[in-house]
Amino acid sequence: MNIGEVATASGVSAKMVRYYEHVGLIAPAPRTEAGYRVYGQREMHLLQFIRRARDFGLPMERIKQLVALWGDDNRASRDVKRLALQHVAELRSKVAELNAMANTLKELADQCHGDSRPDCPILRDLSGNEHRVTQVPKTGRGFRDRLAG
Amino acid sequence: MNIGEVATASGVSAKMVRYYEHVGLIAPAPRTEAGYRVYGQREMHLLQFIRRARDFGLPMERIKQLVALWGDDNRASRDVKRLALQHVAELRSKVAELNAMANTLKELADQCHGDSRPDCPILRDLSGNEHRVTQVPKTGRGFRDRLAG
DNA sequence: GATGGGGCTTCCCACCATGGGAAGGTCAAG
DNA sequence: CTTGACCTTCCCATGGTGGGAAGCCCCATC
Repeated sequence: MNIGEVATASGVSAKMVRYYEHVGLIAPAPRTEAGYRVYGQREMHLLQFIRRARDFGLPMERIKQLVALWGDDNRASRDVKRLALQHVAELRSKVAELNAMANTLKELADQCHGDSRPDCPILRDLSGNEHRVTQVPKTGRGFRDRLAG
Repeated sequence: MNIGEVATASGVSAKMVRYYEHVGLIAPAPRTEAGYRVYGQREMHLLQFIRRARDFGLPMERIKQLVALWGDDNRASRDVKRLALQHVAELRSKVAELNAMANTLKELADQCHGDSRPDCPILRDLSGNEHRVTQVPKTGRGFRDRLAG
């Protein structure tokens, strides 16, 4: 398979296939005389595997570890399970955090008239009222950064 | 206040204060003869406001709108409420999505022996078994992108 | 008055995963 | 042989943030 074929078959763009090779996530593909990358079924499956792991929201670092286990016939399922459960725990904690944000914001919105008057408790709260309804993380960085890890 | 002072007082780094000015989120600060930026209480509060909105996970685009409303004495609370509820809805849908991922991964992990044997349903599933336990989005991009979008 | 240190300025670089696009080589179908 | 689709490498942009360099400025201390 050419890179375009393996891209279509695996659902990973050709750009990303080259990128994954570049950063060492997948082994350098053998080349034809003209320099074209050549892939087989195994590489196609590996790329599908990576794409699914991405869909699960797994960070690249963890995917690297899983890829290593994937290619290792002597792996222990313990290691795989550990990585998976670690990610489950992180997802759960992010869920809790986002829920807290949503709840706080919802409560504030409920207290807002929502009419043509300018007075609004949402802006008052954002402007520095310390009587928070729900705990919001105090770190300087937004949750997206922590999600992106 | 100098930029360093307003940074400390607001909890936004000096770098980010310049960045916010650069991208038009805050108005260009007046300068001393030597070119130093000068800030007052109002700017400090605005920066606190922005930082809090970031802590809430609000995307920059929405923060821009809120900042405009914040500085507008004639604003309608309706507009603020609409933006807040919009963000609540998005947070809730992200929560649901992350929960689905966590559930699927958890179920797979539960089916994994977790011992020294190599066989593991997690890797089998990631490798292309289509009998998904829980719906996972089929888009090619991971959830982080959608979250950040 | 000179000197030193810390703060300010601008500008460039890096991150990460991804896409866009240009310039140039290759392959296959007509 | 031509044409068009595909491949190659290389550079650039994103967005929010930090790091750092080069150079200017201000204040305090000697």
